[in-house]
Amino acid sequence: MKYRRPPGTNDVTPQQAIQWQQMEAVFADLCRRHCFGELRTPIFEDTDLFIRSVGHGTDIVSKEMYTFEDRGGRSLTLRAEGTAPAVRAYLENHLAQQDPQRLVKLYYVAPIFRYDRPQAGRYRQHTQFGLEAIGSDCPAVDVEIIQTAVELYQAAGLRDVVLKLNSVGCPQCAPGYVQALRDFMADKLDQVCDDCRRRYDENPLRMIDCKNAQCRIVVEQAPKMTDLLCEECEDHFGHVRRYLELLGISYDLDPYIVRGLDYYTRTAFEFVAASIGAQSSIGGGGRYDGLVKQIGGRSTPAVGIGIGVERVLLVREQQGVAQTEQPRDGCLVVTLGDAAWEAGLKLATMLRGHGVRADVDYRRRSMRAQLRHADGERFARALIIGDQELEQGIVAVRDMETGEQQEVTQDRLLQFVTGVPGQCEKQVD
RNA sequence: GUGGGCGUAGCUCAAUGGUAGAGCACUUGACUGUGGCUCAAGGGGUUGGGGGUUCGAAUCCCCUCGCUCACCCCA
Repeated sequence: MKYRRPPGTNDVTPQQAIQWQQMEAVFADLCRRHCFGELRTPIFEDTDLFIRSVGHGTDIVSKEMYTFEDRGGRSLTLRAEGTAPAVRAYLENHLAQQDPQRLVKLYYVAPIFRYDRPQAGRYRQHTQFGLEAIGSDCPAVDVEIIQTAVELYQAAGLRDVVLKLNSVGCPQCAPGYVQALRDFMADKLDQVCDDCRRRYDENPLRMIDCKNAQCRIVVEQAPKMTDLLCEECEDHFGHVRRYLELLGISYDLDPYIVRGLDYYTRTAFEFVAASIGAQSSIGGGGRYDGLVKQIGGRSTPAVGIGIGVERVLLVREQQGVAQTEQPRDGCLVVTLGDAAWEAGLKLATMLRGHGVRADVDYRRRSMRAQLRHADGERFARALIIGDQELEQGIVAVRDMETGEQQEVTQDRLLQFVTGVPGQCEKQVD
C-alpha cells in the first residue's frame, strides 16, 4: 500500500459513520434541550492563543502541538484544545452582548490535534464534543455541564461510567496548597520516582496523580487540596456536591484529579470508563474562572467539558452495546433486458426526485444477483421490471422483508412506495 | 522521547526449512424471471519491503518500513 493515513488518525467508513451520525444527533438534541447553541470555529488558531491559555509548562504546549507558519509568517496551530478557541470566539463575536453577567452556553463538535504517541484510545486527531458555559459562577452551572455529559453517556448506552470530582481551588487558596505540598514532600524526595523529583520543582501538583505505586503511598499521606480550600471555594464545592445529589448524579471524590491544563480553577472532574485500555478517561473538564480575562476579556467565570467521541465509541463497542439494526429503506430497481434497463433508469430518477432512497444495479447482473444485492443493502423493496411488466405498464413490487410481491401500475407506483395518498406520477410530472 | 508484541487473501487466522491453506466475505451456478437456508465451483497472495544463509525460506540471520500495546500525558 503506497499511501497510508498518518499515524494516530482514523478513517470513518460508511458503516462506522452510522454510529457517528447517531452520536452527533443525540448530542445535538441534548444540547438543544439544555439550551446550548452551536459554535463552529476554525480548525487552526493563532499559536499564542493556546500557549497563553493552556500554559507554557503543560505537555500540550511543550511537545504536542501541530504548529506551522503560513505564507504570511504567522505562527498557527491546529486546534489543540477546545476551550481556548471557544472563549476567543465568545469575545471576538461579542456573544455576551455588553452584559458580562449574561450566561452564554455553547457547544461544539470539533477535531482536536495533539502530537502524542498513538495507542489504544489515543489519537493524534480525535474528536471532542465540547460544552462551555461562560458568564456564571453558579455551582448549578457546573452541575448542568456534568449532567449533560451523564445524559450523553446514558443515551450512548454506556455502563459503569464513574464521575471523579475534585476542587483545585482558586488563585487565593491554590498557592497555599502548593506550598503545603512542597513542605510535606521536602523530606520525602528520596522515596519518590525521578519524575516526581523533577515535578517537585516544576509542577508540584502533578506529583499527586503520579501512577507510580511507591509515589502513591507517599502521596496518600500528603495534604489534600479539598482540606485547604478558601471559604469561597469551599462553599462553591459544597454546592456542586449538593446539586449533584439533588439531581441524582453519583460521584466519587478523588483528590488526585489534577487537570493537565493550567487554566482550571475550583471544580475539576473526569469521567472514567474502565475496559478500553490505559486511556480510560472519556470526558473531562472543570471551571476556568480566570481564562476569559487572561485572553483579554473582562473577568468572567466559566465552566466546560470535553468529551472524547472516539473513546465513547470504543467503550460502546467494547461493552457490546446493541447496534440498532439498520432499518430497511427505499427501493432497488431490478431490471431484465435492455428496454427494461432504460425504463429502470428513469424510474430510479423519478423516485430519487421524490425523496425515495433508490438505486439500480449497474452491473446488469442476473435477477438473482440483483435481489441478493437488494437484501444485502437493506432495501425495503425491489421494483422488478422485465419485458412482461414493460408491456403491461406495471412494476412487480417485492417486499424484501416478507417476500410478498404484487403488481402495481406505473401511475400508482409512487403512491404505493411512499405511502402518500393522492400523489401520483402524472401529477408531479 | 523510552520499552514490549506483531506483520500471510477484503476480514479473522493456520502452515517450525520441502508445491502457501481454512473459515467468513465476494462472484457464478444448482433455481435459463425471484434474496435470506443448503450444496458446488470460482476469483483473489510479490507471505510489509530489501539483502543474506541454503539445493530449497512465510519459516533462520541482518537491515528497513509499518502497525499495535504500555510508560508519560490526555479525551
